[in-house]
Amino acid sequence: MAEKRLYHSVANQILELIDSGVFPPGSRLPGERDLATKFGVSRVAVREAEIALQAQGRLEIKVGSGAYVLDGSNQALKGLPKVGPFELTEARALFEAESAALAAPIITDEAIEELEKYIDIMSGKVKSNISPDAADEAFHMTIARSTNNHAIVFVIDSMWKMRTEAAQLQKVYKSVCDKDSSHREDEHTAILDALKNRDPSAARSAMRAHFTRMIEALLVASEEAAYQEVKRKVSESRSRFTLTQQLH
Amino acid sequence: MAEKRLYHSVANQILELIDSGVFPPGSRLPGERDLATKFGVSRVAVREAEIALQAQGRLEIKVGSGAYVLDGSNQALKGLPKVGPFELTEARALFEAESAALAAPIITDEAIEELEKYIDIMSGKVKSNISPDAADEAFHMTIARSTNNHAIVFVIDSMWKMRTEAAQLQKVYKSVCDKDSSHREDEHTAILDALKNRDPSAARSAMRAHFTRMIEALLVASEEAAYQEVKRKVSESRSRFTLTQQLH
DNA sequence: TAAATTAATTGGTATCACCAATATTGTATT
DNA sequence: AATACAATATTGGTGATACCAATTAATTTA
Repeated sequence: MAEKRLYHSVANQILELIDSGVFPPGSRLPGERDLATKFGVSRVAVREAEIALQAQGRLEIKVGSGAYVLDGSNQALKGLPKVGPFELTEARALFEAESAALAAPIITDEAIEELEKYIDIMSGKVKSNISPDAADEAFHMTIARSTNNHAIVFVIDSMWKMRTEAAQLQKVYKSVCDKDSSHREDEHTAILDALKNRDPSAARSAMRAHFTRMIEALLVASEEAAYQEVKRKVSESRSRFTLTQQLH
Repeated sequence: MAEKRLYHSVANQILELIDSGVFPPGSRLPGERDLATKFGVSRVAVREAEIALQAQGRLEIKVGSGAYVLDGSNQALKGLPKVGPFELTEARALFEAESAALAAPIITDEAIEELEKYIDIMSGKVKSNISPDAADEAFHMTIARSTNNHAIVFVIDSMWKMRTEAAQLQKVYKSVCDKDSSHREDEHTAILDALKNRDPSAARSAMRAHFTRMIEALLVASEEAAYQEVKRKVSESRSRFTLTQQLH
């Protein structure tokens, strides 16, 4: 723990406190002066440490208020934009369809076997330490890799990471992801069949259909969510009305 | 240039000096005290700026020696994979074609005007502070933005950054990028026409044709490069053979 | 009760002083 | 003259203090 520069050591001590849960994400760190005395260093060292941590995206420093711990869960996804479920699914529909079409003529038998395995895992026919969701990702990534094109792999991998982030934030997306397993199996099987036949346009169509159905599910879910929201607001205002009446 | 915190401003000033070539990669920055008086700030501000730049990987600070400029050429592209010219162009062909098709029905008249402007700049008909290469990028990015899909914008932007990196590393790619302006104008005009007509499939075809021609140019260029390489090796081994004979 | 004022806290910056690591210079030795 | 060594200057590292500005909490006031 003996770093070259003092602020390195201080920064690591702060990170330890954060990771050990003493300062959970969103919480406020003690003032610079407090930390300085606590660590037995000068205020400058603490400042430099916090500046370094801020540059790493682990802290947010608010003037006159304090230093706040940022949620480190999104560390891996920084650099990726935050996109809504619809545009993301639309983009995936386009790109993954082309990915499948490109992979179809050159996909290997080994990759085909892999895809079958993932379908079985998703359907629950085969139990595995791989979660159905992870199998879903592996299914799509295997197809992407079968294009033998690193740029395509990168793009589709990025999209999946965005999806993970979006699912964390938006309940609508999450609800769709959770219970779309009904159609998912058939659609994946259709994609697989097209790939088995080495038919590019069939693969493209099957993949597009997969995402098109997902977009429709999203639409239904978001309408449902909007309806629930309206209902909530109505009941809220009604109870407020009752309260007002009681006050009189 | 008025940042929230002083060291931000100082860091940006330092970056400007670096990017403008005053402090090329590998060179040593003036001492903290010199920079402080030069920028009219305290030494602390300079220190904090240098620490932030170090955290960003732009500087290396050696105790007792000075702050040295790191090669920032790969800074913006970190996180992006290094892909070959062929696979990159192939991926761009697929994705940008879909981007154009998606944009076609909904592109605005303002965007169309922008595209015309960029074509003029590329052809040299209009002189601008925008380089032809930058205009090329702006042309494609404007189309991407016209999809109203942030995920697509991100993807195509990433591809362009990869292209920049690839062009720096591979002379083959660079040579093609330099002198493909001959067909470029016609192809861009074809894309623009399709967009003007709000014709998705025509836009897709035109964009695909654009990249397909580029791939063919790449093929020719790489064959040429391979031929030159063979010629070089032959002449090298021949001279070595001559040398060996002389030794006997 | 609500708005306005005041006071306390917090980060931001400047300045000075001193230490430690490094680089430069000068000197002495060979 | 060339090299080795020591003195010196320069550079970054750290600490301490004071003061400013933004924010927040407490208090006062209407």
